[in-house]
Amino acid sequence: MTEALRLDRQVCFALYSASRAATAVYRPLLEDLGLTYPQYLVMLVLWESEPKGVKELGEELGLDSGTLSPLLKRLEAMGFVERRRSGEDERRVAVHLAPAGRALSSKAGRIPQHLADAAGLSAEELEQLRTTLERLTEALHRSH
Amino acid sequence: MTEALRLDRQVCFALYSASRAATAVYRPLLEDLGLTYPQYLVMLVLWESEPKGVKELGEELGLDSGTLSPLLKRLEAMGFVERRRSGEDERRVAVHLAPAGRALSSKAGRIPQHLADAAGLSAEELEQLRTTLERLTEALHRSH
DNA sequence: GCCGTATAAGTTGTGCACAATTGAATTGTG
DNA sequence: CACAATTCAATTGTGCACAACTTATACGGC
Repeated sequence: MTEALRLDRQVCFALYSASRAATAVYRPLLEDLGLTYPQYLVMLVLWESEPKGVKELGEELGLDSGTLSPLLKRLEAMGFVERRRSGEDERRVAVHLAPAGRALSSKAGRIPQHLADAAGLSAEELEQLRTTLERLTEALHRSH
Repeated sequence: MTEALRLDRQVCFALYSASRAATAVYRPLLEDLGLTYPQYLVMLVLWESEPKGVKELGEELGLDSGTLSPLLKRLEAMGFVERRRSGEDERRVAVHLAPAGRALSSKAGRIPQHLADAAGLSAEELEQLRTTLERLTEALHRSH
C-alpha cells in the first residue's frame, strides 16, 4: 500500500488517540464529581464567567446546540446549573451556575495537575505542545 | 477561580479541539468514499494487512468490541468488508477486505496529504508533533 | 405596522466511545 | 474426562458530536 496511508505515520490518528487517552485519565477523576468530560468543559467556562448563553458556550467550546441542549439539560437535572429564558430576548437562554455547581469548582482544582503528572512530558514540552495544537486547530478551522 | 482551571491553558482541551478539527477536515473527503473517520481507521488497518480479528483491530485502534461490532456490521453492509467466523476457533471473527473495500484504497491515497496541507505547520513540526503525541499517549496509558 | 430574513435554542436521527453484561467456545487443571 | 476459568464477539444502555430540520423570537426595509 501507499506509504502515506500507513496508520502509524498519521498525525490525525495520533491526535485522536491522545485525546481519548487524556479523557480516559480524566474520567475517574470527573466521575467523583459526577461529570463527563464535555460537562466538565462547560463548567470550566461557567466558572470563569457566568451567566452565558448557549451560543457563547458553543463558540468557546466549538459545540453546537445539538450537543449542548441535552448536555445542559442533564447538568440542570443534576443541580449544577440553571437555565433561564432571557427577559429582553426571549430566544436566548442564560445558563447560570447553581450553588452546587459553584461549589464543585474547588473539588476540580487538582484535576489539571493530575494530567500534567500523568503526561510524562516536561512542563516546557507540555506548554509547547499546547501552543502547537492551538496553532494547528486555528489553521484547520481556517482551511474550510 | 484557580488559575489552573482556566480553559485556555489546558492541554486536554487543546487535544480535544485539535482532534475534532482534524476529523472535520477529513469528513468531506471521507464522505466521498462513503466512510466515517473511525471506519476509515479500520480500513487503514486492513489495507496494511488482512484478514484481522476484531480483537486485533481493537488493539491497534484502541477500540473495544462495543464500538467495533456495529461499525464492522455497517462496513459489511456497505460491501467494504466481509466477516467470517473462524473455522478453527469459533469464537473469532475474521474481517476480510471485500473487492470494493480493496478498491477504495487508491481513492484514499491523497487524504493524509490534505491534512498536512491544511495544518499550517512545517513537515518537521508535524513530525515532532506526532512523536510528542505518541509519547504522551503511551505515558497516559501507562498511568492507569 | 407588515413581512421577509436572520438568529437562538431545541429536536431528530446517525454513528461513535465506553461501561457492563451476555453467551458461546476454548483452555487449563484436577 | 469434567468443569471452572478465560477468551472472544456481540448486545444493551448512556452520553457525546454533528447534520438537518423545526419553532419561536427579533430585526430591517419598506
